[in-house]
Formats: sequence, C-alpha cells, structure tokens
Amino acid sequence: MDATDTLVVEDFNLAATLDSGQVFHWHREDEIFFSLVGDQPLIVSQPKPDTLCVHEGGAELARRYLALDHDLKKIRRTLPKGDKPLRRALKFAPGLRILRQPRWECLASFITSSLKQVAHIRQISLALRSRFGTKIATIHGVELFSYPTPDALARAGESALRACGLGYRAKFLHQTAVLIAKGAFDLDEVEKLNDAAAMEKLCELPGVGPKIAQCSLLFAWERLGVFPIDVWIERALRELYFAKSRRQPSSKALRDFAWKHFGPYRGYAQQWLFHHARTSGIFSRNRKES
DNA sequence: GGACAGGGTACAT
DNA sequence: ATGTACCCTGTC
Repeated sequence: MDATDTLVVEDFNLAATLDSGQVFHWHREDEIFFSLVGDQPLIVSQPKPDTLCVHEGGAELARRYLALDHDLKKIRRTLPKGDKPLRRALKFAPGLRILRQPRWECLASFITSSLKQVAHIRQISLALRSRFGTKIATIHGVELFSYPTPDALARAGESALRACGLGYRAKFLHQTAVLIAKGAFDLDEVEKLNDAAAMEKLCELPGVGPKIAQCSLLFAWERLGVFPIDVWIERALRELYFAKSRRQPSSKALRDFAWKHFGPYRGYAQQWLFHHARTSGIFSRNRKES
C-alpha cells in the first residue's frame, strides 16, 4: 500500500461526486471510497471538507480522475446570474465535480443504462466486470475487476451478456464491442472532433443515441459544454423553468433553451440540476426509497 | 400477483 | 416528427 497523500481541496465533495450518477462501480466502507480507475486501484476519503486523503493510487491519479483542476470558481462565474433553481442546486452540492473517466468503460456503462435505475446499472456493471474483466485487487474484502475490454465483450457473445441482466441492451453492447474490437470504430478518433461532430460519430454505434453520446462526452471526453437531456433533466427543466408557461415547450425547444441559457459550461449546470432533482426529493411525485 | 416504470434507442409509419 | 417495441428488475 502506498503512503497516504493528503491534498488540500476547495469546492470538492467526494461523496456527492461519486454518487451523482456519473459512475456506477464505486464502493464505500464508512468514509472510505474505493474502486479502480481503469486498472489502477484508488482509495480515497474526505475527512474534512478541505482535506482529501489518497490512501492508495497516488495524488496524480486522484487529481486527474476527480478533476480537481477544474476551476469551479471560473465555471460558476459563467452561469446565468438570476437563475434561482440553478443557484439552489448549486448550494445543495457545490463541490460536485464532473469526473474524467476512462472512455470505453464510461461509454459501455451508459449503453447498459437505458431505461434503468441507477442501482440496476450498477448491478449490471459489477456483473460484467466480475465475469469478463480482470481481477486487479481485493480491498476491504471486495474483489475489484477492471471493466472488460471491447475484445472480451465481443468474445463473450450476446447471450452471455444477456445473462448479466442486460435484456435488450445485450445486443447493443455486444455489437458495439465487436465494432471497436475489430477496429471498425476508433474511440480515439472522437477526440479530434468538435462536440457536435463527436456526438454524431458516437451515435453511429449500436445502442448509442444523443443522450448516451452526450453523457459519454461529458464524463469521459471532458466536453463540459454538452447538456445531456434525460427524463430527470427534462422534468426538472419543465418544472423549474416552464411551470407557468401556458403551453409546454417541445423537447427541441428545451434543448435550445438549455444551450442558450446555461452557457459554455452547461454540462456542469446539468449535473448540478440532475443531482439535486434526483436526490433532494423536490419532485414529490418521484417516490424516493425510504 | 399483475401492473408499472426505470439516466433510451431503433425502427416504422 | 411522433408512436411503439424492446429485456429485465424492483416496487406498490
């Protein structure tokens, strides 16, 4: 085990960041969070708001993965001034950051996420890892497996993926894995494209539509200007910004609104709004588990 | 128990 | 542009 690194942090909330639906494979034991970043074990805790302890994995890995270099002060200054709902969401979890995840595992996880609850996405993700990934470490009694490579999922076959509870998503994940494994689609090419072109490119993959493409771009390609719209955000936007409208805006109108209203770091705005909507219970009709 | 909905996408009008 | 099927699981 490495010596513990202690970092001074500002505007950072480890628990909120790892529990904001960006990522699905972290484990928690009391105040300690642990998992893999790619195939690197990372163990972290935040005993005080301004202190991040990196128990294993090293400061550099933690800094990069947890995006501690994102300048949240600067980002906040670009947000719309008189936006009360956003202000409230920000106050709820000001230290929620957008991670820099490994690309394939982020994309693949979101392919398995359609019409699923977060708990189930997690279950699927962990099943895929333990069946088709590589065992890297055991931490606090939990075996940690890397996310299976495209090649491993391609070789596993659709029915084996189905057995992990993927349902109709098994075909999508398998087909996408095959395309990448045989070199017919290069995830690295996406890096060279602008946001709109990158999204179109990702949408060529089976099981990848606008929402999943944008989540991947936001959480793994560091495209902080994309604004994924899912059922939660759509509901939140309608209730928070258009409740008094005589006629509800179309989905396209909502997209245009988000694009113009939230500015260049709209991805951060989206994540704060999403986290608040999902965890605070502000929408009464969304029953929250007790 | 059966209905229902859950971080959508693909495919057909 | 809008409607519908898709697989599976937890919940009421």
